[in-house]
Amino acid sequence: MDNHILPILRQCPLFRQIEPGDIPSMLQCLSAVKKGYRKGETVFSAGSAITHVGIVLTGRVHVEQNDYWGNRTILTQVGPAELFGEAFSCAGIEKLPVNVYAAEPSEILLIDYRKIIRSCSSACPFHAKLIQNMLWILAQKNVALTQKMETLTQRTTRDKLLAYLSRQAQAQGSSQFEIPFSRQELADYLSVDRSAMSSELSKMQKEGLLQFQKNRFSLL
Amino acid sequence: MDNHILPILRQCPLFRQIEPGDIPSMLQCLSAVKKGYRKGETVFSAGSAITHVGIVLTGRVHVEQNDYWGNRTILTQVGPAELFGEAFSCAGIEKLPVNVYAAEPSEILLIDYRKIIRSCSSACPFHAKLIQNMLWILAQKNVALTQKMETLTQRTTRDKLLAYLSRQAQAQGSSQFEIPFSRQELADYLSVDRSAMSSELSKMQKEGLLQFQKNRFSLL
DNA sequence: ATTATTCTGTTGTTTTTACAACAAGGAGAA
DNA sequence: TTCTCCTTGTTGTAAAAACAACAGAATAAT
Repeated sequence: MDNHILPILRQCPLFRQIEPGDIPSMLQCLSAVKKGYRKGETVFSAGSAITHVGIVLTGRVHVEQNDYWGNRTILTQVGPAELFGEAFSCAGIEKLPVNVYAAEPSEILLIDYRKIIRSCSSACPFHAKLIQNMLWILAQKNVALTQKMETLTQRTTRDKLLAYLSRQAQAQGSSQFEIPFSRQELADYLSVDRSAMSSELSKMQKEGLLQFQKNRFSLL
Repeated sequence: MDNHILPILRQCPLFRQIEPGDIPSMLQCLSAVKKGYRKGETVFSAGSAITHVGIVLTGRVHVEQNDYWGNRTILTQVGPAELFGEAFSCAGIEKLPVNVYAAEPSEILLIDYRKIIRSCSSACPFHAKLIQNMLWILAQKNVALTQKMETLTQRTTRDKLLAYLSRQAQAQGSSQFEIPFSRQELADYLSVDRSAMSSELSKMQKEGLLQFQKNRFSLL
């Protein structure tokens, strides 16, 4: 396993409060495998069995849902040192209900989920910590989903935008910030029409509510 | 602790794969407390510190979110043997971002969250199982939130209704089923206008898509 | 039984969105 | 550079939702 991934894994919540020096041997124990993906390439596809958890090393992936009628929604974006797929594996879902694909060229670390929650042997002291960390990660995701719901429950496109943008400002600690989505992606994330959203953004800029150039926004 | 609650707790996912006979002593160990609530009474209120997890014994509670502008949204309904509040306690959220109130007269079992995840002593063999169960519960909630998102991302009221109703039918294993919401509650759950929703339901009935009387629906 | 209150359905008006079609700008490839 | 493709903004139209106001039904209270 390359050494350049260790600094990333130290940031990963799965390895929280674990000695960085212990990580390499844990990766062995977990049979972790690194894989590279091109932009747009599928990491997990809907309908398939889910046995692995992914950790983004570089790049970013999107978790998307496609409903009956082919409407696509971006559920979450996952960036470096973050996990994806853990909820579905842990809940024992047999068929994955979502697609995961690389939003840009990405390196992903894949870990068999069962190796995380089942002790490899009673002598391995790491698993207790791993499970505790997994508990925290799942709870955090839960809270994040609840927060996303706050934007989705807004009735108008404008209110959805404001809810999303003000959360981004809060999360990045500044009224100036960059968003990790293109316009189409943002529309898919907020479940609104792209052109209507674009026009609403222009209106809001004219009204002096905010400013933007490309992906850089500032709230006023 | 009354005996009539034991059959309920046996169904509770927190005590999954735990000998029913062991539950009473575990409740002692967890310092579980039973409380009664009248209809509409607050169980947890937004802004307060969250230290306890709730288990519904009888009745049902609603978890609701109130945004800046006073719009109310019902995030989830929690029925007998189900937990609530576990994500926020586990994620270490200091101030609760939601309200929890009894939707009807309810009995709730309150458990200090820290007693669940921290071993009372290394001799207590139950905690490992409790933590495993908590992992599963959090993952399940995650999946449930993802599913709810599928209804919220529908653009039209009709599609939201169809997404919700067909999931209910699926969950209850029959095209005839009862929903646990009044019209106003359902509208708050789906984030739509009540009167528009009511009128849409009537239209759908006229078109032969479904039938309903009070809370009993059947999809056709 | 009677009254009051809540719940549900209905209708009309205004606002907002989705949809479609198009033009300008930018990025990347040949 | 030139060409192509992709992204973004713009505008007009049709569809849908939000809102408001009201009437009848169901429920609870006296």
